[in-house]
Amino acid sequence: MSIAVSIVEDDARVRASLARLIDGSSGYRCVSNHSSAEDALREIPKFRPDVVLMDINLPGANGVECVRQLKPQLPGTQVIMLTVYQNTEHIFNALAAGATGYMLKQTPPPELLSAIKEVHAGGSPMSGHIARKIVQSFQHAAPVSAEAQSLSPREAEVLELLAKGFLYKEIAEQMKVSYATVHTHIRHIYEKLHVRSRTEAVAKHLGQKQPRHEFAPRI
Amino acid sequence: MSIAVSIVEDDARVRASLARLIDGSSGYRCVSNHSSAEDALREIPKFRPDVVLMDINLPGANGVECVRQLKPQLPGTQVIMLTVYQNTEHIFNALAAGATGYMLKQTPPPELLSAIKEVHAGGSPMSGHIARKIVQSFQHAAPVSAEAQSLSPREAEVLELLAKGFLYKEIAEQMKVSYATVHTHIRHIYEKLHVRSRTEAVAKHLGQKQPRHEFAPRI
DNA sequence: ACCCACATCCCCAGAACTGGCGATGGCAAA
DNA sequence: TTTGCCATCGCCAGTTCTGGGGATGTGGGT
Repeated sequence: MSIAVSIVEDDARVRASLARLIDGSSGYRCVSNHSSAEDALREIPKFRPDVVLMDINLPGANGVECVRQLKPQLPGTQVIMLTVYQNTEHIFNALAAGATGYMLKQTPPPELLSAIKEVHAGGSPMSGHIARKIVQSFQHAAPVSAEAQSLSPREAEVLELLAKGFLYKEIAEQMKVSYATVHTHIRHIYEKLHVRSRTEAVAKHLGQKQPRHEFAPRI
Repeated sequence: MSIAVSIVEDDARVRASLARLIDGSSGYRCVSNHSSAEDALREIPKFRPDVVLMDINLPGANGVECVRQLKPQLPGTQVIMLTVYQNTEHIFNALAAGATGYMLKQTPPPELLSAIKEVHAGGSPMSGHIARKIVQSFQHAAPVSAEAQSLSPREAEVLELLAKGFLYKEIAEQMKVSYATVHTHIRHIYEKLHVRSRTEAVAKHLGQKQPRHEFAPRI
């Protein structure tokens, strides 16, 4: 069975040429196309396409918002953003809204077709530089500090449990050591991390483990 | 100029066949190969390859650690993890450590070659399902829990300070209220969040702000 | 052989936290 | 107006942490 594709794109010429590309390729069929987010939201659920190609820059509501509202209705449908925007803001917002692929409009037709195939097969096609930007968002992750490194294995284990809110005696039980030992480990952890309380230690610990995507839009 | 590739892989047969693949393809050359992280760390900087193919499962130190130490020395070198591990833990750690690509070992040779080319061209090649997992990490948009929502403004303020490790009395000073008030706020916070200690509350709080590995940008 | 980090255990005292019991006033919704 | 939440304040008892002081034994280096 061919892959059913819907197109959301306001430029009529681009829309038509995309439709032609898809309908003209075996294994693909274009089931609908839409020139606005409103139309897409109203019509696409009826067609239940496998894949949606979505422009970001639409008149009225934008494509990202459109994806956000469409996706819950069609969880099985994969959305590929197809746009000229390369800035991280747009990329991350689109992915967070539920898009699974992100291709630039300059993508040559054969690659676009294989992107459609790929997203349908469970992948996440992205143009090269887009992928790189996404990967980089993981790299500003807090480098495990020298401080944290210096924790002994046992100490790290204690800190892990500390972070989960266990009491000293609960930690002692779980680690099968005495309360006194836990106490000693914790004193050493505090010294090494230069903190004076459990909470500071945990904050430091979580701050390392849970790097934040620096783009994360503030509420 | 062909792309210079180094290989880090403990299995001699796999290593040899990768080297053969690379050296046998025009546009690529294998400049070195290494069977351990230690060897790789010592030798690779001398070769300054364009791309490193790195196994995760190495004897002694693991590949992720190896990338973490190698990358600062060779910022221009792109590392592709080449592994059997598909779990998010490994993927995210590898990317955070500085890898720019993540391919499964089952990848067919032609795709591996184009992955090398892609990473060298500024992209981030990833096996389909890997890419999807990465994208999904953006999608579990932290549905700011009802619990956290129910905190009153003042309580949220206290929690914020609590998370920074301040003592009750320090919080009292900063908020210009009495110790007793802070105490009351905190009791309410605990009730609402269903926790029994400062640390649990903070963990919950940080867990929302900086969601775990399935990190999610908040919208 | 010596030192050092690690892991394990112990005691103690003071500080900080937790969780009850209150109370007052304001403000907003039912 | 009554009910509810919020913010503010208080007391008290018990528990838990924090930070000192030890101690022992193991194992790796020098």
